[in-house]
Amino acid sequence: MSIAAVASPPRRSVRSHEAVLAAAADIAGRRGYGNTRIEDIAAQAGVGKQTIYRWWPNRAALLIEVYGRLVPPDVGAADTGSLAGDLESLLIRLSALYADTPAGNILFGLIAEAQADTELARQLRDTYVAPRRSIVRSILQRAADRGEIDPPDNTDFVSDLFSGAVWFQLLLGTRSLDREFRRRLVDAVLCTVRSACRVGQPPDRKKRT
Amino acid sequence: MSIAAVASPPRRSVRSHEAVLAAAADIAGRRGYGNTRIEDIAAQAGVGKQTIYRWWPNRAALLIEVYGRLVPPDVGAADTGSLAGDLESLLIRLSALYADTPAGNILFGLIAEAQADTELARQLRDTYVAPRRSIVRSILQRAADRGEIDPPDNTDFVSDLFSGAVWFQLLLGTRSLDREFRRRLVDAVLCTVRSACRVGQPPDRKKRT
Amino acid sequence: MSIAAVASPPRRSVRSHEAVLAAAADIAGRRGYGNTRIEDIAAQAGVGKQTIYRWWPNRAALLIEVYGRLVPPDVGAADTGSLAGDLESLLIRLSALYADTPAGNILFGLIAEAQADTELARQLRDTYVAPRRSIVRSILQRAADRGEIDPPDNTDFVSDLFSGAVWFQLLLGTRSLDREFRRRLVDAVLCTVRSACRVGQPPDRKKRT
Amino acid sequence: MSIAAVASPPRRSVRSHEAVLAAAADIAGRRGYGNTRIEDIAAQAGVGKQTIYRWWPNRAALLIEVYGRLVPPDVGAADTGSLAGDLESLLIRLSALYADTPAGNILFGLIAEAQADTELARQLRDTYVAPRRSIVRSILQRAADRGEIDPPDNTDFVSDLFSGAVWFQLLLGTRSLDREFRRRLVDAVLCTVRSACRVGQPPDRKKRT
DNA sequence: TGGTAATCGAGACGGTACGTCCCGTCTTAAG
DNA sequence: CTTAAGACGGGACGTACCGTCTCGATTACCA
Repeated sequence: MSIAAVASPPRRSVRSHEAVLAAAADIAGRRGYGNTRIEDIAAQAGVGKQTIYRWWPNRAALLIEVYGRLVPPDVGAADTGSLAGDLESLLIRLSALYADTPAGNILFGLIAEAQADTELARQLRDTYVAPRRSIVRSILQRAADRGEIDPPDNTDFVSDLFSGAVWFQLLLGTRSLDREFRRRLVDAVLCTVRSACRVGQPPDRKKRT
Repeated sequence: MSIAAVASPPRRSVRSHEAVLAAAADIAGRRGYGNTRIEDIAAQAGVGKQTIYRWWPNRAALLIEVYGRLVPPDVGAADTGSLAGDLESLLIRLSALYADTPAGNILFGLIAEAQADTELARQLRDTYVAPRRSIVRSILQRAADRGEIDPPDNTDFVSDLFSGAVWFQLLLGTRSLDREFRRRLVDAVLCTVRSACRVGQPPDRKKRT
Repeated sequence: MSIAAVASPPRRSVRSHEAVLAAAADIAGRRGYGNTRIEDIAAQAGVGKQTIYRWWPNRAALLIEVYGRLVPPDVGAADTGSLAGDLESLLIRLSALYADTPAGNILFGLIAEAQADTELARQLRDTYVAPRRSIVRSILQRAADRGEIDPPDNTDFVSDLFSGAVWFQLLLGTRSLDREFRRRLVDAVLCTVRSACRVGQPPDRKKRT
Repeated sequence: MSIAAVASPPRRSVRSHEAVLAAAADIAGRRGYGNTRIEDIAAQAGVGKQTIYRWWPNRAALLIEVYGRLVPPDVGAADTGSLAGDLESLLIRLSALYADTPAGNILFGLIAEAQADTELARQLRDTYVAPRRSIVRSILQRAADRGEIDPPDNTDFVSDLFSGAVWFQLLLGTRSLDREFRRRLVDAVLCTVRSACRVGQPPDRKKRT
């Protein structure tokens, strides 16, 4: 990347790197994360297995990189002028991402694997949850700036509520985020945000735990 | 030989059946779904591998049965007298289920596997989603009967919103459904239910799809 | 067998016994000794596996009985009037036995198994070697009685030489005892018998061991 | 990539190859052909099972190679100056081979297996029968060159007669080729060779088939 | 411009688990 | 009490991948 990086000794083959990522994305998309074999990726990429193990410590690391490449940097960038519009826009883009690319399959395989691998879980939080929360936070911030809502104090929860609903739909529902679903989810998020603003911390509940 | 020489039904060994389920639950709990080996289950249960394969076609089928046994039939039975109380009660019971038993690990491994196995996905919807929705539906029904809310038309969505949030928290959050989280989720569900009742189908949106 | 045996308590089912032997002979004939499975015999005989294990300790014991039934009691009975004729007649009958029945396959599987099972080896000597030697002995005795030869002192060796040659031909040769082979073997036996008679113990060899 | 990118030949590990053969010989010697398990060979050789299956299609192929290594190239090489001496020498060497090494056990297991496997039978003829016949042929040839006998026309039959007798003795006899047996077998071969020379094709027999 | 050291493809290696086959024993219901 | 049926615990099979390890051959920096 930087100027000095040109001289770096680990002279990684660009073509192999790209071929591995492409093969991994293709196979994970066609067969699912669980049926994605390093041997098959290597064969399809025309690459030695060692070349994969040299640059990625395991399947999860490789597929995290694949996942990262599949998510466009601007998933949540659209400013439609209203909170509902921004959320709808985000939903539509996510819908496309999960419907048209292996991103969904990969992400879910990774999450499953992370259940028995805390390091991977941490990486996933960094790679997936944090960016998603920051997207939602900035959407809510824009809405607050517009005066649509008061600045909420539970943006992370709202983001997770949103993400959880999307997952559930993709994993066990119809696998598409249809118009009906989007309307309902946007409504739920809106009223949750407003409710939090309106009531604040209810004075009659003791906050422990 | 004789007329009544009807094929006797397969006579399954109760002790083996139970031993396999117990061993599977234990191993899945300790090592996670992905590291649960049929061979280990058989060895720990003191059973031949064939005995497992005779009664369950694959690991997923076995673990679905294990999961079913772990979920108490009354997860959502409590009638606390208020909608918020019922939801809170359900959350606490789920929290215990996922914290104290392998149910969470197993469920999530199954979901991951279901991404590449549509038959398993169908089974999971029957085993998990449908019962959960029916619990939430009856909670909302009780609330409507009490006059707390109008009868909602989106109980399935509300159930999925609720379930999705719980998952997200368990899978990528702190792995516990703490008081703060529970309060926020109950609030979100409450306002979502009321919002649906209040606004109904917004007249300015065309309802297609 | 005897009259009193009718009342014996182990009421063995004649039909099962026969069916098992028939099925074993059939399967051993079609697939070879090594591919003869107890399970298949039981299934083909319409018999429970336990019924086989109740009456025969193992596959070898069962197939020894099968072998015994396949060998007609008169393989070597013919008296053609000459030593060469008797030997030729025996060869022709053996040829038929091994060509038309599974006897050869079974015998050879048994011998192979006997290499690691001394008890089976002993049984085989009783079942196979001893009868064969006695046949050859009586053929040679008849020849001596006729005055064709002097009474030989090496009938067992001659029998084994004869049997060994037949085996070798069947196992690794063309699997048929053709006219050419028969002529050569009869000649070899004749001259071996006469040579032993003629020279007796050669005076210039010390007989030790 | 380049023109000369010829497929590199499979690079077989010498140490694994040798270790497998050694382990197979040891186990077959101790337990017999029938009780020789691929898994045990692999374990004892410190080798993965796949490494065995990569280079040998089945147990028989592996043990044929083992057998080949056990037979010294000079079993029949000795020129003692007389036909009887050469045969005696061959018998003594064979006796040692079968008494001191697993060669006998292995050979016989292979022969048994070959009864239901024609390809293996063919291999065995190439590996065992043909070399043995050529040894006997050269012994007889030397005797003819010395003028001891006329050049025989039935060397293959003589070889098989000889081999068959040895087998029979080893398989169902006392398992040792003692002095008495050797004397008798050498006598039988001598008179068979001379008889063939002396009588030629007996004129009174029609030679068909 | 040629030397050389890391990377490359290929794939053999020691392993682990798979799902299947068959062993010999045990259990059940029918006769 | 025997039988047919077949489930049982067990052990070996031959296969699929794992992640590591050799091999030459290739490549791109540096002398």
